[in-house]
Amino acid sequence: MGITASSNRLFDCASGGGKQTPARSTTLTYRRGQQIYGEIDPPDHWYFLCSGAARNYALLADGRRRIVDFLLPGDYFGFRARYRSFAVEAIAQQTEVVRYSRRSLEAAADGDPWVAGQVREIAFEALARSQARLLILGRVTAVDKVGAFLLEMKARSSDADETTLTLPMSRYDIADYLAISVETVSRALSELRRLGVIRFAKKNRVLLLRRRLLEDGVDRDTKPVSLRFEKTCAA
Amino acid sequence: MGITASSNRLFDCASGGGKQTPARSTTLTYRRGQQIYGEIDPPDHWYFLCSGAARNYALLADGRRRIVDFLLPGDYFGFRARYRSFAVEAIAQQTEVVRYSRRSLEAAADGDPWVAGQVREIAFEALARSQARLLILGRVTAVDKVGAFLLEMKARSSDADETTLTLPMSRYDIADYLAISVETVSRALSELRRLGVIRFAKKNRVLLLRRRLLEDGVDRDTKPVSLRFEKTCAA
DNA sequence: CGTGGAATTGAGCGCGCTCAACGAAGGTGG
DNA sequence: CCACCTTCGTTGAGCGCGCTCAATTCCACG
Repeated sequence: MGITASSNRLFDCASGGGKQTPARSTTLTYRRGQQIYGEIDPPDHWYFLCSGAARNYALLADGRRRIVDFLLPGDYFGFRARYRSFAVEAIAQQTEVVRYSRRSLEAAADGDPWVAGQVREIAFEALARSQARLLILGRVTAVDKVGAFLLEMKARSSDADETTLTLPMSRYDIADYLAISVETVSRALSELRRLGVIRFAKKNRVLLLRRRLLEDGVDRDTKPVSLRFEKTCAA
Repeated sequence: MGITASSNRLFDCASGGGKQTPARSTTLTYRRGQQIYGEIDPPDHWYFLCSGAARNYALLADGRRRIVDFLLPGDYFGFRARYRSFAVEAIAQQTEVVRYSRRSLEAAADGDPWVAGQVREIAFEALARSQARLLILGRVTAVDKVGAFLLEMKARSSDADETTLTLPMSRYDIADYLAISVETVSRALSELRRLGVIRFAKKNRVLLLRRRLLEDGVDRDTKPVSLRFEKTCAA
């Protein structure tokens, strides 16, 4: 919960030149469910998430919600093209973000090529994340999708422990992220637990026991460790 | 076929400053199926597609292919983060791309803030495209996915006509793009034709007859115009 | 301790995948 | 020019996975 990312803040203290004006920034704190910006808000701010978590989502015509990105400590967000925009809401009870005026940040980038290069890297990183997610969504079965999701979250999480993974989002959020139903998410997690791939410490703390299986694609030919054994074990 | 985009080439002739070195560029022509760059190639070039079309894809562990982006005239591609990379192949018989050395292009961006800003815009544009595609993949039914795909292609196509859409890619490419099977793509297109939403001029030329239906989501409550009538009409 | 949302599990059904066959289109070599 | 072949595109039959509806349990609130 208390994971923060006060490092990595590129824009306040830019590099060598010294001629640039540091971008003006404001630190804001949101509670669970609060909106950081809306779909129709003009894209005149960029954001950096320090602690907590947030969801980047869109509401579809049929009322469904589609989450296109989870924002975790260390992530930048808010840079949007004009024609398509999303909204961002805090997930964690205590979500801290640094807000930059887009104008002043672009001025900083114009004044310092190093800052501009960092912005490029951030954008390319976000693009790579988005395209990697396309691969996850393209997985065939729900177990594969959820497994790949756990790996992605583990790769992005700040948990030091090799096997521990803390999920800041609800099952509903996971469902809207993977474009499957809540029930299927729950069933897939139970299936992974039954297969001995994961174990739950708490509701939202997962232990990755057999990571290799997740990476290779669980569905391929994974058999439960022992059907009789796991039943006695689960009790 | 002969659609080109020789405009919009930002990097050869940069703006006001004059101090920047124009990026070195090479124009290359590829035939259908030829690889422009591979998954393991170092990301030391950026590209601009002038004419034709290309697919940006990854091969999954199970042998499936996942297309994460179609490149059309006017699109830039090749900027990749390190940890995840894809390959790009030409689709059209005659695909022309301009290749820039990454080093010289970044030098040009460092020397000219306007160029750097354009690169930012291009990256944000690509990100928005990718996230919009996540929404398409999140659609429920195959008809909805294919319908949304047609709209996306129409929005990006160079066809001047309001209703005409030329698809440069095969059904297999569409299937790998939407993460559904070829047969389902074919069935969905036939269904849309049956509903009177589209019509085929040739195999790859589509007329969007009732665009509103596509935008609202075809599945909602669309009935065929007339079941008896369409059967006689199809003949 | 009571309450309401979150999470899990079950039953039944429909959509999309798989396997299969066939037709159409384009390319090659004789 | 035609015969041949490969690849692409379409359509059908059957089945399995995930969605929907529903009930129950779990947990975090006040």
